[in-house]
Amino acid sequence: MRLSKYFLPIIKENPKEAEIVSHRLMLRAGMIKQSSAGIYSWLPLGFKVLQKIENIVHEEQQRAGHMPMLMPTMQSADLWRESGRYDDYGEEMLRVKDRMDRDMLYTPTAEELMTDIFRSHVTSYKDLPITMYQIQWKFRDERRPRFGVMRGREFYMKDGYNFDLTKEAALHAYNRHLVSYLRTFERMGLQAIPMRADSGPIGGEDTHEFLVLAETGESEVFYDASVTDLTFGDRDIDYDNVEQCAGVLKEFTSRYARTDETHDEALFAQVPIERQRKARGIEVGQIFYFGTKYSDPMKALVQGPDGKPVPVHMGSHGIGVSRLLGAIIEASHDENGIIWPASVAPFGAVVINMRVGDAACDAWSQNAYNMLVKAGMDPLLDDTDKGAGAKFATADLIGVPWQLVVGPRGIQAGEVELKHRKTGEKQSLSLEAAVNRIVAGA
RNA sequence: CGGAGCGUAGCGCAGCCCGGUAGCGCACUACACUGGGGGUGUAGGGGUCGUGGGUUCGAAUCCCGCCGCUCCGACCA
Repeated sequence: MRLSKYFLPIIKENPKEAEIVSHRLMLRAGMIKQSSAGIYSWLPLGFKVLQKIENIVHEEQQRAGHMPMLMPTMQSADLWRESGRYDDYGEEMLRVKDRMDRDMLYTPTAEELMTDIFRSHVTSYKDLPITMYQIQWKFRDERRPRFGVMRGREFYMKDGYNFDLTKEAALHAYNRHLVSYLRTFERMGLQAIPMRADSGPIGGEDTHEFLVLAETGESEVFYDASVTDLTFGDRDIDYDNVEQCAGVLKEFTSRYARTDETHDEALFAQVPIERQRKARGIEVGQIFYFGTKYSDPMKALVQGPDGKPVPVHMGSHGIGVSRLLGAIIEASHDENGIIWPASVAPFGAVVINMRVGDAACDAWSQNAYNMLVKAGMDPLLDDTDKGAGAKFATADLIGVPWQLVVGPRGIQAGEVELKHRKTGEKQSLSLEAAVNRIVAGA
């Protein structure tokens, strides 16, 4: 992509409404534009990152054996009356009437609809287990939306639902989700710590939230500092292996880590004092086991081996896909702008042509760009007629991992300058060596 | 939902107290010079002053209503 043809409305001054760094940087980098309170348009750069994050979530869900699907944003109130949540959910649910005066709502979550799909087609225990998920826009009419995409009213969420015959089987699904979430967040360069949490209106017995530590987080958290030493890494996991998944859950949840909702001072006091930490966190995911809370009232039954109908055991699991952009930026930025982890960076590298119109610079830049395209790096070519300072500032702000600088000085020496956004490491290399370095670092 | 505040050019703001028909910086357009960290000069374009009403000879400015947005709190998969 050529920057001169891209829609990238950079803002130089800080927007006054943006209090936290991720919101400020997303606005300044031209990623989002607010449309009304808590509702945003995703401009090309923001949309590109959103899609990269979404793709990682899809890949990891399918790796764990979960099936993607898509349900509507507008739902009839009838199903929600069946579960009892039409009245329970309160003002946060956006309710509308259609032209026939029927009660409709914009989905804040989809337990009811998914349960209805399940019960319409599944009648035998032999068809279990089933886990399906979607990545779809949700709406929750927050009293006070804030912090940009971190607490929007409209937001993009992965929500998954498992259906199992027994509690044990459903708990395996729970553990499997925990494992896949650990891998998902790590792939985005985030450390998300599973913490025992409160179930809220979803209801249920077991639930963990995944928290990314950040000063601007909305949740207060208490944990044993040793949990931050745990990394999932590149483990080979068999997601059908009950013991293996349970082992990971035990490894990652046996130390003290709780949100303020479930914090227990007495238990916390047992953590060695030098490892007691009180901090703030951003919730990027949550997993629930809630048994038959929905299958009972909605009659989602299957026939067991003995021929008798039993309600299925269920859980649901969410990842705040749009919120993740904010969380990643909170975790990875500096005073000049965003520093994207390579896995979610909107472009793999930016080629900066220092002197547009100069024949040699233009030719070298185009050549560098072509080589990066051929290497699959999805580069951005800054071929704008701005001053050098503005070009560097833009490159820093949008935060792509590599800056490849083409200018007359370097060309005289037969070299380009390669700069790494995160480390600041600069080196002069031949064009081929620079491209190889970028490919190797990706 | 309680409390506080803001709405004037794309963005950030001044002007309002004390009424006389709108200004600054950035951005933008043209040209020239430039170019290794938001460069310089010259010349330009762009505003129903959120909205409706009231007071007044006259309202961005004073009064009332409404709408929108932000912040603090409470609330929140």
